[in-house]
Formats: sequence, structure tokens, C-alpha cells
Amino acid sequence: MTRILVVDDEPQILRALRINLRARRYDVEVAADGASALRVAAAQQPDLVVLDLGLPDMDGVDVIRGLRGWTPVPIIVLSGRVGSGDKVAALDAGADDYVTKPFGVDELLARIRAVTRRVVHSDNSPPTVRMGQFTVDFANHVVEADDGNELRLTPTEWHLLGILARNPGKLVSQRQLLHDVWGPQYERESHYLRQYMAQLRRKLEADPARPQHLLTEPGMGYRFRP
Amino acid sequence: MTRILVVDDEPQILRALRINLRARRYDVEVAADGASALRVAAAQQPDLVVLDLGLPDMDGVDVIRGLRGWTPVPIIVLSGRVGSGDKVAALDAGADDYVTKPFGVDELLARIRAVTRRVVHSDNSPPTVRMGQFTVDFANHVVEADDGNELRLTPTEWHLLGILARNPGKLVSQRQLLHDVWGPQYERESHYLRQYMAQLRRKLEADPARPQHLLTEPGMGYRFRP
DNA sequence: GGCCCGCGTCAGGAACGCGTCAAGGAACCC
DNA sequence: GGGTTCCTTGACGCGTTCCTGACGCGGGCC
Repeated sequence: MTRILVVDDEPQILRALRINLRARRYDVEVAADGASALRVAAAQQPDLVVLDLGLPDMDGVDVIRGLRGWTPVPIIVLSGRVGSGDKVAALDAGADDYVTKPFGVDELLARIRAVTRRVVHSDNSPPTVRMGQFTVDFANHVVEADDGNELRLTPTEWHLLGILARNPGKLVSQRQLLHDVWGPQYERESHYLRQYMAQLRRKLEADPARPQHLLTEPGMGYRFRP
Repeated sequence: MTRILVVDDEPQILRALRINLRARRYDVEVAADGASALRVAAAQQPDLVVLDLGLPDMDGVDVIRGLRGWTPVPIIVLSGRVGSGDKVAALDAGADDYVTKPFGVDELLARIRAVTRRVVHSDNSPPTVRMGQFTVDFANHVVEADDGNELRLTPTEWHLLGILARNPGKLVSQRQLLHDVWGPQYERESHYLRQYMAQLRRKLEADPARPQHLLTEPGMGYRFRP
């Protein structure tokens, strides 16, 4: 199902779009200001963003730039401003389309179809996981920071992180981790786990001493929280 | 250079667009009716079509369908009709954007940039790949430097580079490379890989010791970065 | 309060993988 | 048959990764 993030500070527009989009079988997330738009986009990984330029806290163009810093997600801009300068600025910042208010819902839906049609055909969505400022792509074995830098993991680190990430939110026992990564005869070498979990935290956690994603369950195992 | 086909039956609009687009370093082809538009598109293979819906010989939506029958080329529609039904029909027929007359040239140029930007990003597996100062053409098995000189690759080098280039950005395991190039019984002869990757880097990388495109992932495999 | 266990951290040495140079041998062209 | 190109194979230095041991800390238990 296509997930759409709608960003608008006017409750009635938000409500109208949500109802209309849900009726068309879209999965709808909403945000009422720029900061939460960026936060929800990072957490929910929408397939499309419908963005009102007139937000209370940020300039809409800055929201576009904030998104474009790390994601190619299609962006359709809604705006009451009809000036050509606004359109050019938004489109050149990375927006895919620009619709001026008042707009017809039919037209917006058609533009949503036009944009998603092109992206779906071209983009093969890899199974990717967000961890703080990092995007971990297990299919391509790439860890990319939001600033564009790449982070390198060793084969053992990939193996360990992969098992945890494939069980998001679930507790994975030490025995199972040791068995899967090192082999059956290493099931009591919990030292290995401590060693490599520390390495992963150093590389991926903002504060390795207070991990937000790679959690320890004392006496039991480890847990990955997305 | 980006080639744009402009389709319009009004000579002054055609003229204005041609001048403006040429000034922006676009390669411009023109057509004054639907039939010639389809003919020129087939002959010239434009990277973008700007299409006026009000043509003398055909309905504009049929021109869109005629193009979409065989090419995914981006289409930006110009139209004097502001009705929502026309927009929806054109977009659902396969148009990427819809601009109502009168329009600002700046806005149209920004929309052209927005559409071409996305298509270039999404272009999948071209038969030719850029690597530093070289252009690698896999269809014809030719490597040409920017200064016009040609570079020769051996069959094994073509085979190896081809597999990597068909998976841009993706990590390809040593096993898979060895299996595909040398055969199943060579999956552990990683020495071959080191040997041939070094040869490819000597030929294609500006600084073979610091490769920019043919990257090693220690313990895992190799990766081609365009 | 003292003890023990589990966890996190640091530091060293061993082992492995990678890049490079070099040379022998096979296939092909003239 | 001579020469060239290409593939295969060997040996070596170096950096990284992995393994291993030691230590400090905190919580639970007696």
C-alpha cells in the first residue's frame, strides 16, 4: 500500500485530504508543522509527501531541503502563493510538483497518481532500516549517514546486525546469536557478543553508553529497536 | 545534452520556447501537430516532450497515449483548458505534469528541471556507464576516454566489469563473481578476483591505489560506484 | 556489607584478506 | 615459427579484522 505523508497546518484541509486519500486506499500519515513533518518522514518512510508551503514553524522550501538531504521521496507542494518565484524555488529545491490553492481534489489525486506511477516503476525499494542518523541497507550492504557519508561494517558486524534487524523489537537470545554468527560450538562465548555489540554501538549509536536501538536484556539477549 | 521536443501549433509560442530553451543549453526539436509530433519523437528520441493539448489534427490525450505506447519519455502538457477533467484525463493518460496557459517561462523551466531530474535519477541500467574520464559502452564493448582514445579490455575484464556495472552501488559477493565469471568450481579462487580487479583499476581508475568506482568491501566482495 | 555473576571497555597478538610484483604457460595472429 | 596477448599461478608485505585476556562497574543474592 502506498503511504502518503500530508503536511498542512490547517485542520480542515488535513481532514479533507485524509478522508479522500484513505477512501482511495492510501495509507495516510499527517503532520501539522515542518519539524514534525521531518520527524514523521524519517520514522514512517512515506512513498509520497504532500506538503503545504505555509507552515507555522519553518519555511516550506527548507522542509523540502531537509527531506532531500536523505530521501528521494516524491514531494507535491500545495501553496496559496501563485508567484512564479515561489514555484521555481520549491521545484528547484527538489519538489516534484506544485499545485496552487484552491485546488480540486480530483486534480491532486491525478497528480499523485502521475508522480507515484513514475517512481514506482523506477525505484526498487530495498529493505532498509533507520537507526538514528543512519540508514542501513541490508540488500546492498550500505550504511549511509544523513550527511551522505558512508560507514563501513565488517562481515561479522553485518551478520550480527542483520539477525537483530530482521527481528525488530523482538528479543534474540545470546545462544541464538552466537549459534547463527559463530556456529554451534560457540554458544557460550558470550564474550564475543559483548565485544561486537560494543563495536556496533560505537559505530551506529549517537551515545554508545546509552543505546537507543541496540538494547541489552541482561541475562537474556539483545533487542533491536527501530 | 538534454533533447526536448516542443509540440505546439501556435508559431509564436513555438518560437518563444525554442529561443528560451536553446538559451538554457537544451537541444530543441519542434512539431506543429500531433502526427508530426509522434513521427519526430520516434526519430529523435527526445528526453522530454512539451505538448500543447490544443492541436489541429489530433486530440492531445491521444498524442500522449501514442507516445506512451512505446516510450516512458517524460511529458509536460501545456493547455489553455483549466477544467479539472482535462487535467485528470491528461495525467492519467501518462502525462507527468500539466501547466495551464498563460504560463511563466520560469515556471515551465523549473518544471522541466524537476521532471528531468527525477528521470535521470531513476534511469535504470543504461548500456553505457561513466567512470571518471571514461565512458564504458557494454553493448558495443568499447571504452572511450574523454580525449577520444580507446581503451582495450580483455574478455575476462569485460565479463567482470559487466557484472559489477549491472549492479551499481550494490555489493556483489566474491562467490557470485567467481561463479559467474570462472564457474562454480572456482568459487574460492579469490586470488583471481584480486588479480583482475587490480587490472581493471590500473586501466580505469585515475589513482588505482585509491579507487573511486571499483570498491573493495573486505571480506565480502566488490562494489561498483558510478 | 561482602560476594559473585553478567556486562561493558580496553589493549595486545595472531590470523586472515587484500594489493602488488613477477613469471610460466596456453591460445591466437601474422 | 616467432611474437603478442591473455590466463593462470606463486610469493611477499601490509593493513585490517578477529580472537583472547584483563579490568572496572553495577545489581542481585546470601
